[in-house]
Amino acid sequence: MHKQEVTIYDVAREAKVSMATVSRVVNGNNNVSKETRDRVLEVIKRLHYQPNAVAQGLASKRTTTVGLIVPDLTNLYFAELSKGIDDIALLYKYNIIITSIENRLMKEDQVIQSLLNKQVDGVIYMANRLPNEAAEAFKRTNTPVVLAGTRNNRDEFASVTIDYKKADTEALNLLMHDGKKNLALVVGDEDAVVNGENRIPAYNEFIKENNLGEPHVYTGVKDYSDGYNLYPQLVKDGIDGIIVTRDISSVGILNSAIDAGKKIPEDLEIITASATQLASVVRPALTTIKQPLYDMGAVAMRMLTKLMNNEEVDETHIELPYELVKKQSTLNR
Amino acid sequence: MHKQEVTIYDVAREAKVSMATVSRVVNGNNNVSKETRDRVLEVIKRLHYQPNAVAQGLASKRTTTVGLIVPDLTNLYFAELSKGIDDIALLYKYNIIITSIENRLMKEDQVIQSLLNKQVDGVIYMANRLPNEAAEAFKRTNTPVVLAGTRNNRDEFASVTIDYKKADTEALNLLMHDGKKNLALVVGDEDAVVNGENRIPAYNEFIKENNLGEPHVYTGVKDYSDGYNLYPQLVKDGIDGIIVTRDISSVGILNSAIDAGKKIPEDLEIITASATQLASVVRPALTTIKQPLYDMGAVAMRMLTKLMNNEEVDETHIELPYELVKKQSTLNR
DNA sequence: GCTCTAAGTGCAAACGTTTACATCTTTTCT
DNA sequence: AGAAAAGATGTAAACGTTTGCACTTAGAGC
Repeated sequence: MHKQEVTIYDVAREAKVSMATVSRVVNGNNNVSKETRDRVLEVIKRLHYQPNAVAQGLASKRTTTVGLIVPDLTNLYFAELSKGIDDIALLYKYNIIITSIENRLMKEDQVIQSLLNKQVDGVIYMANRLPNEAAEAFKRTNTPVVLAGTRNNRDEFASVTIDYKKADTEALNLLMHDGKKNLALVVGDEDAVVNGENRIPAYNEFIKENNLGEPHVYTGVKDYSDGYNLYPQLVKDGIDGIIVTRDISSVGILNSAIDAGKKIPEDLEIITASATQLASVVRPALTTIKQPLYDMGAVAMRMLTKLMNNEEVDETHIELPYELVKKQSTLNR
Repeated sequence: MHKQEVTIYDVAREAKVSMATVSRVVNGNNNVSKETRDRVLEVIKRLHYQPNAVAQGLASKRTTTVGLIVPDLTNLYFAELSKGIDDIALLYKYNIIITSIENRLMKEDQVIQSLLNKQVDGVIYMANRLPNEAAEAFKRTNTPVVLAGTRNNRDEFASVTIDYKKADTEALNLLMHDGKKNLALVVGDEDAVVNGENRIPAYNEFIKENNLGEPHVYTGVKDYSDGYNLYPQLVKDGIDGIIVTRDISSVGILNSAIDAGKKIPEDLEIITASATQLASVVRPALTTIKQPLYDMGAVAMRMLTKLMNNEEVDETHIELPYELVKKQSTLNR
């Protein structure tokens, strides 16, 4: 990068005002007379002046940039959340620095630290767990954080989610009322807070309360082939109804069953807990717990803008409504 | 944001050296004695000092940040490209500012300008067209640009692609040799350079050279429902083999055909030109022109790092190998 | 006509780094 | 032993803004 070609100084000189006045014009401060403003604007246009956001950031201590921490860019669940975030960010003129943390070249807290060093004004966090070092770094720099589609162990940070327990219970009820006796839960990360503190407990309670025998929780089922390969085990365990947290895994299970000549939903009912494009595009289409992903992202970002402006936020743990959408992977009745 | 709690000054004072020395330690400059270095490092650790990247950016004129311009975050094609970019960016310690431009709140060149104002060291551009104002802004600020998975009308900018013409011709050949007589091309954006200058001409030439009658190019087929709704028209036009640029549209067509009781590939052969997860997950799985999306992203980012360092770049228009992967949506022979 | 207020503007000090240059030591070479 | 080279450190000027404060001017109120 070279030295900047045209700076606020050049504009000031050309418009015969001080740089302070140019700055005021640029920032829409109204303590500038109409004539001066017009003259400055004309010069800005003529010289193609564009303010240097880095210098602005240093001087004003606001970068109008937010950090986005996401496990995996190619996971549609996060992509749809991100889209909601992105739209609201654009509306409020924030830029987004995105970092995915599934890549293990760097540890989570290093990634976060590098984001904080960039002086982001706030962070939206979508990963499963928030390491302690990271939480401390956030507090130390006083950077607001909102968790989107995930939750912190001790609810220390603002969050936007759905009511996972209620959703899962409702889904399990659906399976039970369809006459299924052997219900299982298939999750990706066992140590994800949402799973560990919401989904798995909700499942266990449900099984116990309804005397459905031994609980079956399958963990570490993260992608298509994990799901595909899990299916034989499900058969062996006599499972006839499942809730799967990741829809790519659901599809793996679905295809595995079909390839084995089984009937969905007759032999196995499947409900997927994250309804992306994928779930509605496969055949049979998957019955889903439909999370309002776009809205969750949008609400999270909107909340973050408030936190960044030190505005009052009435509720920092927002639960958005979900919907249980029946498609073809459960019996239609 | 508050004033930074601990700065390079504090470290300097505490370690009894000048800030220049601290800076040298931080930046790994080796003109520092072992003892001094250790002392400084100890203080850095003790005070939790973290360099302010904004100040670094202003002083050094390098932000170690690159801009990523993408039409739509939830399109797996771009997500997979982005993943390749992201991994290499991490490797070279660049952060990524991502901006999607499908949202029409802001015009393309405004988005780009806002990125340039942030003083990104380089840009990877994945959108279909590069407006002139944007091209000029890039040149004015001397910011290197690499196009990934797309191309500029006049090849003014570095790019990483596959050989679209060759790939499409090969795919059309496959359809023709399967005995299909009425081949069509289904594209999203007609004015995308890749379509306008590569795919459509390749298709038209092929039809002409092989005396396959009237060409059928369907444009503006961008999403699932566009594809779904297009199918009846294909039937009406007697189409029996298609190449579809977007795989989400392919899936729409596929499902529409199946819902209409047709057989794929017997009644209609489908080849999709962007092989994401989606194409392999539906049944029948789609035959694809498999672009090495991850690698394309990675190569683009690697090239950008060279351009940003003013290193020699031997070839600025890289074509990576593709693969025609036969699955179930074409006849198996 | 005089004081007071407000609007419009400029001055200059921040913001937290990097880096060219200068200075002082120490080592190496003859 | 003396000169030259190399190594270690410090000084201070950038980088391009924002912003608190001070100043000027002009109109309002009396």
